[in-house]
Amino acid sequence: MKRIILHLDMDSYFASVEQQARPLLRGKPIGITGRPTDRSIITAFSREAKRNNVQAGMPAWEALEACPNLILVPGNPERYMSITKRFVEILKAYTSMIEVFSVDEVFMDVTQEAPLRGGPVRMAQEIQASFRTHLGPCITATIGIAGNKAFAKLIGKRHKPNGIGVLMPGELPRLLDTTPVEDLCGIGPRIGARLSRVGIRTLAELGATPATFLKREFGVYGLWLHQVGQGSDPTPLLPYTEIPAPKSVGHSKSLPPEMRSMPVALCVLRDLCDNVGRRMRRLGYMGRTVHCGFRTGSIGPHTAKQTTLALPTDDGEAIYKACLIVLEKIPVKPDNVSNVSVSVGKLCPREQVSGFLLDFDRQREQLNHAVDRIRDRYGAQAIRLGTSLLLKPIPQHVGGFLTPGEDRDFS
DNA sequence: TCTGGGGTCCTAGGACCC
DNA sequence: TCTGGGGTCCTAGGACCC
Repeated sequence: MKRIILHLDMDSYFASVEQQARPLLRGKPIGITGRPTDRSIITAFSREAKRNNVQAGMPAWEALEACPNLILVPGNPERYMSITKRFVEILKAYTSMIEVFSVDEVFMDVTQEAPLRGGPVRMAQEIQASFRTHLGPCITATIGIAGNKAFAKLIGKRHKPNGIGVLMPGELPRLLDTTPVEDLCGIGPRIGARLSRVGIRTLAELGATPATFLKREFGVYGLWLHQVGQGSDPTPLLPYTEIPAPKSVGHSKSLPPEMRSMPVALCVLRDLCDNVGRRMRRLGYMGRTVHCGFRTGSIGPHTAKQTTLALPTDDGEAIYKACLIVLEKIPVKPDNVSNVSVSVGKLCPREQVSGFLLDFDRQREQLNHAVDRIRDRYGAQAIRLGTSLLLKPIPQHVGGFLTPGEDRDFS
């Protein structure tokens, strides 16, 4: 039976959520930033800002040049996550085959359910109406409908915002002929450039290229390219009920120019290791490989190395010590560190390995859990590492930023 | 002023073991 | 004594996604 796949993509998600929560922001150009400084970048923006040429990935100062009345709003990840949970709950009324692809995108397999609800378009209209009722008028979604994931996403993208795009079987040849390969989710700038060099610019040209050639050039990925070039994508949905275990837990941090020295970078790294450990404990995982990396200069390459521990850990101190071992492998210009990162991989559930811990590790474990409890109750700043007190606060940029205002509940 | 921060998957070479 | 094949683990790097 041919599948019916819906791809649902929230429109200007973070900005829409902020406009829904704060009526004063509605109808205005707003940009969501990572942190309140004009060196931050714009991670999302409202459609009013888009009309003023604000683009994704712009530094805040550049966005303010393009759109002087832009209101910068520091992002609120917990708020976005909670709305995501709410819209996924709404979608469960339509099918249980829902893949939560990211905080603002889901795939749904409605092959069974759509015929019982008057077809997939009718279903998509009902979903949009239900969002209006339960999430508010600012939070809208665009829905793409096709026989597989790749093309549901592709067709939806062409009907933003708040639209419904359907790929009818008869329209496939023309779509393949007219779609540049870079429009497909999965083909980034590097692969796009490599395809272009061998004369492949459209999906149809990709489909006409022998699978053996694509396999030789791109490995197993080449076989998938050949299939989407012919309009098919057998990738199955990964339902939310079968969420795979995390494979790694990590943090990274960019440093402003005045903080780019090795001693500062090590203090930041120590904090990051602590946060990674805390997240691992919260998730109930311990890990054995520690990856640590640095970027030097504003556009320098990111160099990362790794080491493997004899026993898994979830302790920030142990992760930091492993990082110091890793760092000996990396030649870093001491005064030009612009970004540090740490992540822990080879994860396993803590109950599987806690029996192997040494007495020393058990003492650390008790200490960590005590600190976790205090932070859960009184906030992350209630207990801080001595090293993190050496860090100066990140400079704040006042003009253009939203002052803390009244947040209204959703209704 | 000159780009965040969180991830996943694939490939390939080398070491080591049976 | 010499050689082969298969498998796993570790490490580094590249590419992609939102």
